[in-house]
Amino acid sequence: MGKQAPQGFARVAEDTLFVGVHDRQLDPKGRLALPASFRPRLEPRCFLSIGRDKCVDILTAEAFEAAARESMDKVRNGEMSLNQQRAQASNTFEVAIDAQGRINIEEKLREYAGLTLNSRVVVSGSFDRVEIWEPERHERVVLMGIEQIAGSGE
Amino acid sequence: MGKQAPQGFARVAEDTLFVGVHDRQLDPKGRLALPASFRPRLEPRCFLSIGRDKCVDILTAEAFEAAARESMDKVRNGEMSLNQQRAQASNTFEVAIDAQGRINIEEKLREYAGLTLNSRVVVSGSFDRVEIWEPERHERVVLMGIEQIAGSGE
DNA sequence: AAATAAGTGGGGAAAAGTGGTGAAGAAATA
DNA sequence: TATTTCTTCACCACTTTTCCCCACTTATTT
Repeated sequence: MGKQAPQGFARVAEDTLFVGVHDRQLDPKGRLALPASFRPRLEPRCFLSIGRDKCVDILTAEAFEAAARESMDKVRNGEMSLNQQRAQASNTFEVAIDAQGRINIEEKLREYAGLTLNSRVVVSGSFDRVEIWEPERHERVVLMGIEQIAGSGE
Repeated sequence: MGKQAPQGFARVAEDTLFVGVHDRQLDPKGRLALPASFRPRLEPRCFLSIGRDKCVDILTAEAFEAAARESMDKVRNGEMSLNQQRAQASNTFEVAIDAQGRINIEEKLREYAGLTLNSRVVVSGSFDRVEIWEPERHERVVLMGIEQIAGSGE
């Protein structure tokens, strides 16, 4: 197959950073088909976790390990509470990617991000990570971001 | 997946991080089925101990040894009382994992963590160890952590 | 418009979780 | 000391859930 740059985003960045938004259907079993362009960096397994502002983060194995070590260090230094580490660890799930490029999203994570079975979700590149959003919530945060960019210039 | 942790002095095993929450039934005999994904790192035997904030810790043999050495050092440095060491040692139990992947939780530990026979418990990964919780207590602790992580409004 | 790749849904096989039963060992009592 | 009783541990079997594979639909490219 040919390399495909979704929505006309730069091919160069695509190899290292996650960009672009993708609408997807969350099937009745809680499965989500990853955008094909994201798969190579996430296979064969990746980590799902609670993200900021109520979304679900998808992390590469490398990014997860780095984040986990950082958390453990912070707990040791007293910069982070043990409960935060517990919340992070217990809301992180190692998931495999199936032959169709799909992952399973645990009920806990769906609940946290307001994702419902059998409905649309937004899969959004966010440079170093991928985020899964409930569509309306995603639209809201993006709008807020746009307003902040526009407002900062006046 | 789980490679063997290198021998030596790593405070935290690098490739063996426990993540995810799992609901389990504590059967009438005090048996608990470990999450299948945790077993390879805990077999053939592991150590149970009293954990912080009234939970039960499950430690790999390697992690237990490291923790024991750390305690002995702290006692030597005066950072920990001998009575604390005694309490820790006398409340640690080496347990075997049966053919069904289950462990036995001693009455002492159940009492400490508020676990009752024939009821639900939460088995939770916490990166370098596994914790067993009374469900309501766990929910409380994790919610506190999530609020600190999610932070932002809504 | 055809062909190819991506996304979606469902069914079957395998594994995980749970409860129960029986055997073996320890303790207690006569 | 022998017998009984209680406890503990290990094995066995059933139920439920999960995962994997196959097939269909939709979208995109040439």
